[in-house]
Amino acid sequence: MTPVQPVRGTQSLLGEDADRLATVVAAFERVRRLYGFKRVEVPTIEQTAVFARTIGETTDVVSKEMYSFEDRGGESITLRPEFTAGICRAYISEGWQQHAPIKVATHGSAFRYERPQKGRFREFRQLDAEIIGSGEPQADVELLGFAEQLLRELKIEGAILKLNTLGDPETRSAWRDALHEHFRSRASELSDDSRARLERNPLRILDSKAHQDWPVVDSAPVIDDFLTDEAADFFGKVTQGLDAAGIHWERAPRLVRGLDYYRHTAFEFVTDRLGAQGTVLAGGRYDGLIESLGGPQTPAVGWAAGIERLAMMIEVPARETSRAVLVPLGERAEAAAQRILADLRRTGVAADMAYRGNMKKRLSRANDAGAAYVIIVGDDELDRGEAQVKNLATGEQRAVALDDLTAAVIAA
RNA sequence: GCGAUCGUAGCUCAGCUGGUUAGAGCACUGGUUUGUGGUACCAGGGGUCGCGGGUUCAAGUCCCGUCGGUCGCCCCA
Repeated sequence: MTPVQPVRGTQSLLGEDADRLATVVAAFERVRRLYGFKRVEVPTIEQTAVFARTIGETTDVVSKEMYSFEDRGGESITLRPEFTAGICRAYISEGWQQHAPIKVATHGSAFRYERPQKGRFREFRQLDAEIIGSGEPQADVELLGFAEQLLRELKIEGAILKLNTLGDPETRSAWRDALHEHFRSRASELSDDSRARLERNPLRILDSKAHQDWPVVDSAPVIDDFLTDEAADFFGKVTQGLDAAGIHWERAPRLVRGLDYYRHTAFEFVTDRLGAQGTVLAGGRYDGLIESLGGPQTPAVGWAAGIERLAMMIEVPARETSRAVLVPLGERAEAAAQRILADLRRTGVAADMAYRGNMKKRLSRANDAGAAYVIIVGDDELDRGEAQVKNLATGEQRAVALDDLTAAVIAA
């Protein structure tokens, strides 16, 4: 038996896989500033009620996927399964309301107790962007622009924006009732899974993967027939804004979102490159959420993206390399090399030192590290106040005065 | 929670219908080159065959259980 094992569904990454995640986060941070979203930090843990009340008691996320535990004070605490609820809690309890409307963004780990599979982990990382306190369709457009530009900068091809509206509360409940009626009348034609969804969450039958359900789904009532004038107008303004901004989208009239808090705009960027986990970034408008946490009626829109899923789709990131690697030979040389190394780093030159093994080994390590130069320091060189600088690409080597090392290594 | 599949060296894997000291490539260490890499050659270290039990004269190989990985269902980023 292995002495220690990682917790199921957690990851420990080194090298390319770790670099991929960092690349995604770096792009997110860059685009975030372009769109004027403020960086925020929120706790990894919240009182369980924060998630239970907002996400929906009947959703799988709340009913079976939360990492909840009782702390020593007897309080029920939950590891965040997403960011939105925690950010809204902070909006209320930290006085962020005074800055409304606010555009905020964050990223970090989230936790869901699920069976791991491709693109899905128990501890996973999300990017998150929210606009709180803004009920205008322009907010939806701006938020989608952020998402679209992020995916574009990550060079993720083939992720298409599927867009729908769930309407306002009246729309949604009228449509839901009609769907419920429709599916119930034809329950015998539905798959077992969908029959189970009938009472719990009839909307989800719409995106059932079972072929058996297709005919019933195709003939189901469509949201457009239930939209109030206001809801239709809002959606029209969102789509016009997207068109004006040059953001491509596809209408997905059967797109619904799993979490209870969504209203009006709902969207997903989907791909066929990640197996069963095609959704790479998703979100929507959640005008009722903050109220459900005891705050004032506050309109808001947001999205979340799976960092691991994005990381699987980007090109291999460029390797991080040192500009120069020092190879000291002998104790006196090691002390001198420490000095040179510190000087190089303080002047902004990425440098490293190979201090074990024979010379062949050390040069080999410098080569593996992708260094442009190797600086060889031995007693002979020290006595002359110089070091050997070798260009690993060309193989050429020359003596350079210790004082000129930084310049020699910076110069192309 | 359900289903399928896999689990042999640090990594990727081979090991045929059960049969002597379990192999390869890469990586690692040393050497060919007492201070010169990227190529090549030589040598070396490293394995309770996930774990537990069972069948058998004999189990890495068959059976059961268990833990873990992977992929799918549900659901979701």
